[in-house]
Amino acid sequence: MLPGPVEHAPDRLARALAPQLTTRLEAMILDGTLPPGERLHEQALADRLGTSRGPLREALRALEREGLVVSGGAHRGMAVRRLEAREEAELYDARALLQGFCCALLAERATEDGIAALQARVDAMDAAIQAGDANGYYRQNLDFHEAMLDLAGHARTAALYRSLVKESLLTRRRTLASPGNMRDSNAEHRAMVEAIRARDPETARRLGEEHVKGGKRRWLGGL
Amino acid sequence: MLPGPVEHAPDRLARALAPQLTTRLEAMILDGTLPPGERLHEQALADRLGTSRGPLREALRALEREGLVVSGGAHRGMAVRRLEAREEAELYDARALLQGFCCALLAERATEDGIAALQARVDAMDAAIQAGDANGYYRQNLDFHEAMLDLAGHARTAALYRSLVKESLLTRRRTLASPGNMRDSNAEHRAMVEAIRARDPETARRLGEEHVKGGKRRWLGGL
DNA sequence: GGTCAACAGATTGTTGACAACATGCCGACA
DNA sequence: TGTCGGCATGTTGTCAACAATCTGTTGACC
Repeated sequence: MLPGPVEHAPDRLARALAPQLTTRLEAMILDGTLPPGERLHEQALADRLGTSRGPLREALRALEREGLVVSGGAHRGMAVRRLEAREEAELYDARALLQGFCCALLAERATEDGIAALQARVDAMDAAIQAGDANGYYRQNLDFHEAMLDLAGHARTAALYRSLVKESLLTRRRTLASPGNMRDSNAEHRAMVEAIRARDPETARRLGEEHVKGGKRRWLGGL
Repeated sequence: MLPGPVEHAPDRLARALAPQLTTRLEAMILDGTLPPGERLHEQALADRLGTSRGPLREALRALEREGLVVSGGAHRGMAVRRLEAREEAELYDARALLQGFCCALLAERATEDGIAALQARVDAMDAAIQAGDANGYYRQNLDFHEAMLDLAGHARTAALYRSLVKESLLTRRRTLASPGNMRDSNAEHRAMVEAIRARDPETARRLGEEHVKGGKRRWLGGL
């Protein structure tokens, strides 16, 4: 102890403000605090987040590259991106492709333990459906897909997939929230894991692609 | 005419400094002016580019999200990213996936005129090979792939593909420069266009994937 | 009544200065 | 002689003020 620099939390990550702001703004956009089309006023946002315009601008520009905000050009301000139907459809296409690839990789590389963990998550989702716990299902669904990305061991694919999901959450309609949709979706999960356990890459790929395309159909149905 | 606001070039794009800097830095990184591992000193770079640190920092952070530079953490500076072999291999995998998808789309959607244009580019590349014009081949190869992306009409796939190519250019070995490699590569191009003209999406997809995987093999061979 | 031009206000773009932190060096001590 | 603690330097992080530009409004003129 003694004097010392007041060791107020070691803060090993000690990130600068801009990256923190990027994360916070991302969360505000994805949870609807900043809805699509919302104008992003630099001074107002800086005040709101307790910082100045410098770091805030850096964060905004990072989000621009990420596809969450768009700039209208010089002196014309930024706004939360509003996805058009075509763009959203394309996101599903790209995600389907990556999901298929991920499943094929898993069929080739996944450890038995990893497959068992995936299976457990599918069972847990079934339980959530039975209990009518739509929120729990939603979270576990994200976890399930996250676990697949981890197990596949392909960092680039995982990063691409995550960024696509982030973008698609810009207009997050909870199309999965209906019990029927949840049941369909989890049946697809089960089939995917089945193919992975059978070490059948081609079937796993097809089912992975179909799963996301199924999501696209459910989205189109609820449009 | 008359007075008017001096219409000194409409400058319709009138971009701000930061986006311009992003482009310029990107070019400097990709053409080797700023080699991988190079430390990016903010003040020095700002002076060199004739601006101040503010816009430069915004540009650097954008490039960070793009995967061209890495930050060592707060107060530790940025540097041009150095790709590890594994990362480079993963880039090939992801590109293969997208190229295959793109070819499948083309087999389904491409206009006859578009296909003819692709064919013309393949012929032009053959001519460049015959002439021993490696530089010309290199440029036309980029153009050929760019034309495929345009014709496929899938903006998201195109954007992903371009960003992957950009990253892979971080360590650009001209593996294609050998006449044998160029010949192999262009034979693959020809087969791809053939499958597209035949309106055979599955074959086109397979050949597209194989083409990039062929590039990966050629890269591994010259490692 | 409609259109165009000038103006006022507000917002973004840019800059330079100040503060906080990491790195490397030097000297003291075991 | 090797290692540790403190210090000096340089670099990044942050901020507030200034300049340039866009937008909406008002008024005049056709």
